[in-house]
Amino acid sequence: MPELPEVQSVVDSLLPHLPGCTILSVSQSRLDIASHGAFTRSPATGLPLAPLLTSRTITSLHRRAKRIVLTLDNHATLYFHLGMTGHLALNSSHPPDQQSHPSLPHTHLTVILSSTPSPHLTSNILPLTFSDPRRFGKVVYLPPGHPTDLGLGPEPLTLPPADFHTLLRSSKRPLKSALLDQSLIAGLGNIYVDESLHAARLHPRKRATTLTRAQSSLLLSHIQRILLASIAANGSTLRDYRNANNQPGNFQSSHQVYNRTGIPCPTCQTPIQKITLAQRSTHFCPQCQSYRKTQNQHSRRT
DNA sequence: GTCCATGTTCTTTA
DNA sequence: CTAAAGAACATGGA
Repeated sequence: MPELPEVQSVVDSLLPHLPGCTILSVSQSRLDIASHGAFTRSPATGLPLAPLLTSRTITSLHRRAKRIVLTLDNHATLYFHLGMTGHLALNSSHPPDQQSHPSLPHTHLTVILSSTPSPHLTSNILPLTFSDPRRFGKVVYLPPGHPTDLGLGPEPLTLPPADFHTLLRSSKRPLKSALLDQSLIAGLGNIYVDESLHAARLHPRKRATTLTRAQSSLLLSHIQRILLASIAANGSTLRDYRNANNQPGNFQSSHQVYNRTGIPCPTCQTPIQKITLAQRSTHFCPQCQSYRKTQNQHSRRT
């Protein structure tokens, strides 16, 4: 579901509503969707969020990589990571008196918000729900002062070209693997890596370290152009993705290679090819995205 | 039943 | 030692 543009679209759809809201109540049907301090899953203990969130006010909201970050009035932060099928939904039309509302399947968390600090002025009550069928998503509570950015690489939209080139030079891995590595550069996923490599006419197996300064600069400019265009189109909806108002994205119609196996490349009409790389399906045009120079073919598997 | 899926972490292998 | 590859997580749709 969520790469950088989709997560940004969720944040954009939440921004008019959340800041300034007070959390009236929290109902959590699974403890193990939430954890304290880290995204690691090994503890698997789970965390009850209600005591930490109730009566707090949301002061601000932003995106970091593929995470949605809520800041609370006590300077604690709440991270939402959507995984593959996670969905944050605002339901402003939800009747506040309907306590018998059957929770949809896979709704693991409902946060009841009030747009006014006092719960007695019952004017604007809105529920924020987190649902996630596959449960790859996570909610992480970070207490005030807790370090937030552990292990995440820089944001692609604000990364200077020279820094991007340095990052790529440090990795002998295929471009596809390197660009998916969130500790190297944070926010890209399978769709936008495939689309960006096609736009830059680079083979996904080409080693990151072999890019010239001109090639890496071109690649970064395509990454940024595609991310911005997708944000403007509210992201890509392949199947499940919806923003917090349940609206799908529109950028999937602009995809050139992703999920288009066998369809002619828009540039050269060669059928798009699909291979598996870094355990992910990888779509590319064998004509436009050839190795060309600096081909180190001897490093092919035994 | 099989295969596949917008993601990430942990374990095993090289 | 590092880095790559594989497995695992959980559910649903084609």
